[in-house]
Amino acid sequence: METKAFLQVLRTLRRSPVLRQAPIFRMQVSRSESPFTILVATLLSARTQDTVTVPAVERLLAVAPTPERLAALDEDTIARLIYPVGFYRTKARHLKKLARVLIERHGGRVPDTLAELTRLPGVGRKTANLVLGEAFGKPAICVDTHVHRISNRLGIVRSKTPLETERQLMEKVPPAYWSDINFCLVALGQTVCGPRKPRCPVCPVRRWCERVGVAR
DNA sequence: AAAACGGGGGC
DNA sequence: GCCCCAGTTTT
Repeated sequence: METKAFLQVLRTLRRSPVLRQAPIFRMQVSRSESPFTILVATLLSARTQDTVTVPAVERLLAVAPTPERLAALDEDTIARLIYPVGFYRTKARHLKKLARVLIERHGGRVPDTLAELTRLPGVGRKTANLVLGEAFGKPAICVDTHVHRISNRLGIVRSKTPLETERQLMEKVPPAYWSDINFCLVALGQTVCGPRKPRCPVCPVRRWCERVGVAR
């Protein structure tokens, strides 16, 4: 698939009604605009489906909308609030430490560079890239399982590993569209282009897809 | 039982 | 790069 067709895919997905049925859409409205809440929500979403993550994010942010309020909670309280997201105990530990680090080393603000974000507890390459794109509007790509699978199905890349997918996407897609990739492709993956049985007949971008009807 | 989920950390 | 960690939901 050429770059031009892929940009058509992104534009079409942006306008598609199926996007508003996707859990990730509720994820974006459930958290407020602040970089801190975006960081917290993104950290919670790791290895957990958005349908489970959204209520947990709302419970936690209702009590701890700022680093100061989060730092005031003990680990067990945080763990109870975010249950049952995956790795909830590890995440509770990270969140507790994260609040302290933000206050002590960053003046209570979320840093806006990849290097600084990656140094935060519980924040790796993917989480950092999502925060860069969504909280600060910087060009960044996070290749999760949805983005990896669908990029290959559409034919914009041809790669075995997420890292290789990321390289190829950055090479073929202009930076201005990078942040769009995450939202659009994840939403499509959650609604019609799942890993087992893609629902190609109702797919809004099937006219551009190189593997209509073919799983994996 | 196994796959899947918007991975992270240590080495 | 590789290996280990750790929880729930869906298939």
